[in-house]
Amino acid sequence: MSRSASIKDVANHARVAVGTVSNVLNYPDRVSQRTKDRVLQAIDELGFIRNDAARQLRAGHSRTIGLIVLDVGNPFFTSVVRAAEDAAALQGSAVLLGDSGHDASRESNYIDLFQEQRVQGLLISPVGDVTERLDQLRERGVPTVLVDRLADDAKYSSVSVDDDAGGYLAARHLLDLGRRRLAFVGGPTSIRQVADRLQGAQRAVAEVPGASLEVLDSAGQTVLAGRGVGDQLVRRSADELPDGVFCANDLLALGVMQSLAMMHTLRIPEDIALIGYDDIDFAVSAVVPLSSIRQPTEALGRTAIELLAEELDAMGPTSLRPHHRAVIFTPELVVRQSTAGASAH
Amino acid sequence: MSRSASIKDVANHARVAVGTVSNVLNYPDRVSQRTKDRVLQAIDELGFIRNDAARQLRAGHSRTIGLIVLDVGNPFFTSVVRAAEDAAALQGSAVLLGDSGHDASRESNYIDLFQEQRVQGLLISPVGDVTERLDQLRERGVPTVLVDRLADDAKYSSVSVDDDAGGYLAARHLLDLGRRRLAFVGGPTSIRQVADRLQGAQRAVAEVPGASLEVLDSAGQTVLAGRGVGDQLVRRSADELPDGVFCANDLLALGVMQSLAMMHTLRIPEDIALIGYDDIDFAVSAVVPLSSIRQPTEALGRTAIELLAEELDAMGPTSLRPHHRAVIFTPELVVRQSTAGASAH
DNA sequence: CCCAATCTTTGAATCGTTTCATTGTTACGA
DNA sequence: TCGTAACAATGAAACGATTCAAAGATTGGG
Repeated sequence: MSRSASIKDVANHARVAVGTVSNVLNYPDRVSQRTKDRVLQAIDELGFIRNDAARQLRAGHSRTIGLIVLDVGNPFFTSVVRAAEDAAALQGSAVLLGDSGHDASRESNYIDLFQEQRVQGLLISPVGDVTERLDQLRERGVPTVLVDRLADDAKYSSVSVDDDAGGYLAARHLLDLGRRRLAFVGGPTSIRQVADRLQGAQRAVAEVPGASLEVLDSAGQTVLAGRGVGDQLVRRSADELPDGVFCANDLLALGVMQSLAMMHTLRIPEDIALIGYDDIDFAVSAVVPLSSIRQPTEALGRTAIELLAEELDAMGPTSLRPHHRAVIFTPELVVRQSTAGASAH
Repeated sequence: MSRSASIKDVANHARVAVGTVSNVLNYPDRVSQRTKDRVLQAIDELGFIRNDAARQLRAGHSRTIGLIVLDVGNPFFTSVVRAAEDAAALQGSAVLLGDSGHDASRESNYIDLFQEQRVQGLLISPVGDVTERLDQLRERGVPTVLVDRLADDAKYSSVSVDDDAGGYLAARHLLDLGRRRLAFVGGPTSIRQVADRLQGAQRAVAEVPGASLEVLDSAGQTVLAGRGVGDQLVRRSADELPDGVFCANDLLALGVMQSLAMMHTLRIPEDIALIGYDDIDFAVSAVVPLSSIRQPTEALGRTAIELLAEELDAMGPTSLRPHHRAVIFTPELVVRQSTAGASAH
């Protein structure tokens, strides 16, 4: 258990000054080939590894970016995280990942931690009201980019997905198939995502004369909640049935599908075309592969890093020039068997 | 964008020495109440936040623990991560999370990063052959605990789950229900987990006279692969059918279930009792809620942190005393409807 | 009122790196 | 051969927290 070698040890070993070793590491062009070789060999022989703490201390900031997500278990965020990590790696930064688990105090702890670590910047899907903390961070030169959340005002950059457009896309798809009696299945509309998706669907329906949209409230956003709604549907008489169902997420859609499949009185997609939202892994391997709306998670993660980089650039010389952008992505329709084939009836 | 306040600023503002501020932060008992109040007020007024880089530099090590998992999207690891984070927080450490995504080069990058960050220790589910790196780390006083992987030799501590016991548990459960013609569905037995689970199942079957175990090879570990196996089963004649099926993971089991449900010629659990492995979220919300084997992920994460703490303690005074433990957890049977009720036939 | 013991506070030294003003070296044209 | 660019290498200072020996303040017993 030998003390780790320092730059000074390397310098001694290679018979050069510490500054030279530092130059080899940071500005190789400033050093002659001969010296460089000698230093690199010494580094190798001693197994020298930069002490990031010291480097950071001197530099005043780290090469890390903090990222706080609501739930790493959620495939949406998993994908965002991975894209952000890759994008950050390209520009030479590393991502410190924090999982708030929808818990405001965990979130706050991570902000504390990242602040102590002097991260370059912060990407966050906020749980609680963190605007005060974020203002404080910005004041200290640590910019923030909101992820999957439109900035309330123009105070921050943000990346998000247009849920209204997604809802429109889903409903429009059902309408294009010739379906006219649509139903929307979704949890409490107090959840913004749900409300926006519904609104988009309503917009699409309003464009088509003779089309209607019924709203079926589900008790939550789970497979079981979906099955509850599906059980209600199968009890209806034929003339009360929708011919196209749009669920606010894939879990609900899978639940609805289970109900219908179990009763096997109604066929998907012939009697009822079904579409979900999120395009989770299970969508493709459902009994009837589920059509869905896919969110561009990779683009979200990548862009978040880019916006952060922009903010960092903008902060350099002229202080505090507000230079924020809100990038809104449009989701994508994925057609599978649950809405496939010919038009209705 | 004011430069962040340092401990010296706080000292000036509170009219005390820097050492006193440090004491307030680290050894509050050594400081009189009056001074403490004054310092705390100054900290508050200036919005002082510790610079972790400086602290680390002086201390020679950080308060962070590196954790590298194979796939953060996998619920197994998600749960381990969360437990580890919580356990670490209790002892005042933070976890830096890295996702290797089964990629040896990503894994290596994370080891580099963590080494530069001078993490206290490392928890890792290795992809590639990292023993050399880990040896090097240990030599520098950074202990490692292997996660979900039994240490090859006694060189490292490790936490893992006994897959053989899990397989035994599953098969034993089917046998206890009175089933005698069992089938095991699993991907290539080159995967250690699959092989171990099969071996455990065979052990259980061997204990019961008249019981048999057929091995059905699946093309992978997915829902679709499971459906492939299920489709084969439903084509069999009644006297060739197993009455109990144990799948090497829940995805396979869900696929088998889909097949049987779609054909609705065979009932679960009456005709075939079905059990999976992992107890993923979807198990409970399957058409027929799926029995499964649950791995004690929280205990894994918590224990990994504990073992790391033990190693750190052991390294203090007497150098290099090898003090490694391999903790093996036993998984747990979760009975749901897919194996519920009376015994067979 | 003095002394010793105890409790507080002080501030210089330290950790390992980067920075940068200086000094040292080399090469080349005059 | 000299002067001067251009290039290399040097090493002290700085970053911000912690440590610890030493100085200073307070207390209580005699």
